[in-house]
Amino acid sequence: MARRTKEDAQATRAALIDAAEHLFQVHGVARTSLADIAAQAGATRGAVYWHFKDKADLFNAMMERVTLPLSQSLQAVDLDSAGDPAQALRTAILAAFTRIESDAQMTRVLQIATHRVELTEELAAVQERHLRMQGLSREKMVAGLVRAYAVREQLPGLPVQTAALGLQALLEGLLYQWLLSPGRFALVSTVTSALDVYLQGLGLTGVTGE
Amino acid sequence: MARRTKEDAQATRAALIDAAEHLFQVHGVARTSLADIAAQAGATRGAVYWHFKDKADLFNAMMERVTLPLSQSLQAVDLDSAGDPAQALRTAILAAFTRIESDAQMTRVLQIATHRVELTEELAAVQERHLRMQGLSREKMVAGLVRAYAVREQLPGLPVQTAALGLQALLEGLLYQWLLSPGRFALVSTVTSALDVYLQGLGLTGVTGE
DNA sequence: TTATATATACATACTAGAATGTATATATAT
DNA sequence: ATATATATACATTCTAGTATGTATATATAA
Repeated sequence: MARRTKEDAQATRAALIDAAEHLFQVHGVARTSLADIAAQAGATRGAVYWHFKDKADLFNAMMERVTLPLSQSLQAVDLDSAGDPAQALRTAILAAFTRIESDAQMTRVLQIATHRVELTEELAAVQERHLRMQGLSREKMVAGLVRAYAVREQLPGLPVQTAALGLQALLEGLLYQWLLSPGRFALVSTVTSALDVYLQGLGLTGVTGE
Repeated sequence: MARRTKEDAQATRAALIDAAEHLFQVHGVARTSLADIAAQAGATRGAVYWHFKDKADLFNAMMERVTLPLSQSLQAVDLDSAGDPAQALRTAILAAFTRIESDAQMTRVLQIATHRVELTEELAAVQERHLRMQGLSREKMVAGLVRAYAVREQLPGLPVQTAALGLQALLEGLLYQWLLSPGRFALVSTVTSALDVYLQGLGLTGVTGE
């Protein structure tokens, strides 16, 4: 073959990432060779090396194709609008998990990121990005909790930083467990229950006076 | 060199596992070669292949050298003894995390198991063992929660299965986060706070009438 | 409008290195 | 003397990386 149109090239690139996703999910990142990926995509290693520097670069591209739902959903929350900030957080969180549970590609990529890849030096960039996103999420949670207590004219029973860390851990923990074998339990409904328990424990139950 | 005494051989075996632990932690399991491990242990690949079938076998041996603290601690709980079952669970959980935070080898192995290995076919045994241990833990949690509600003559606000799953996720999530960069926060104190929030949310606060 | 030049999007072939597994040599407890 | 606990040597298999070939899209000049 030879030179194709720009759309063709983008299709090839997408096919390569698709192939990588499927193979990474089954065999893990380390045990998947670039030849495997090319073959699965109906191409050769030439195409891989044209579009990507190496496997780490391909992995990064795969990760960047999906926007991490929880971070994204939380960033979109407007805490200044009317209503209960705790409810706003709750809604955003459930939206993110609904997305995760229903989007097969999202599930695949998250599964790879949590259970099918080894965090080593050359993937440091991925890990840093992940930590950065998590940091942003936690900040948003902290801000939401602070306002939620303010709205209730109530004092938190523990540092909000700690409360937010616990909340984040609860969510990531449920996701982690679910990704071990999706289908073992229903994600969104379980997250709903656990989240409500946790919010209840924080004293952030629904604002009654509204 | 050649045949050494049985103690010497066991020392070699231990040194190989020690070396593997350190190298796995830094470079990940896939990128650590058996030659690396042998060299780090001051031996050669001959010793590795004498003691272990292959890298997966060595990995298994490494995992089996540590007993997973949470499962172990929970199994030891006697729910039939007097006192609050919820407090018994709480105490066992905190004991396990105290162990994890203070034992460097434990931290290392758990970090490898969560962030430095890809769950693929040849490590299926490890994964199954992990799932089995988790299942036992969850059963114990369920039993504890059931009794805790019974003691209080109180009905759970949600299925205890779900409550236990959330509890487990909270704990695993905190561990997961902490292992990403131990030292970022204090493990035991954070677990204590988050656990108390969750138990509070379940309505399982301290039994007042005792 | 068409001929030509060049960049693009791959495929193919080659090389070197690493890692595994295995066979064998060797030294020494027992 | 023999089984055991290694070291060493070797064959094989992957895999990455790179160099090169090539057909065609696209731009440009005449």
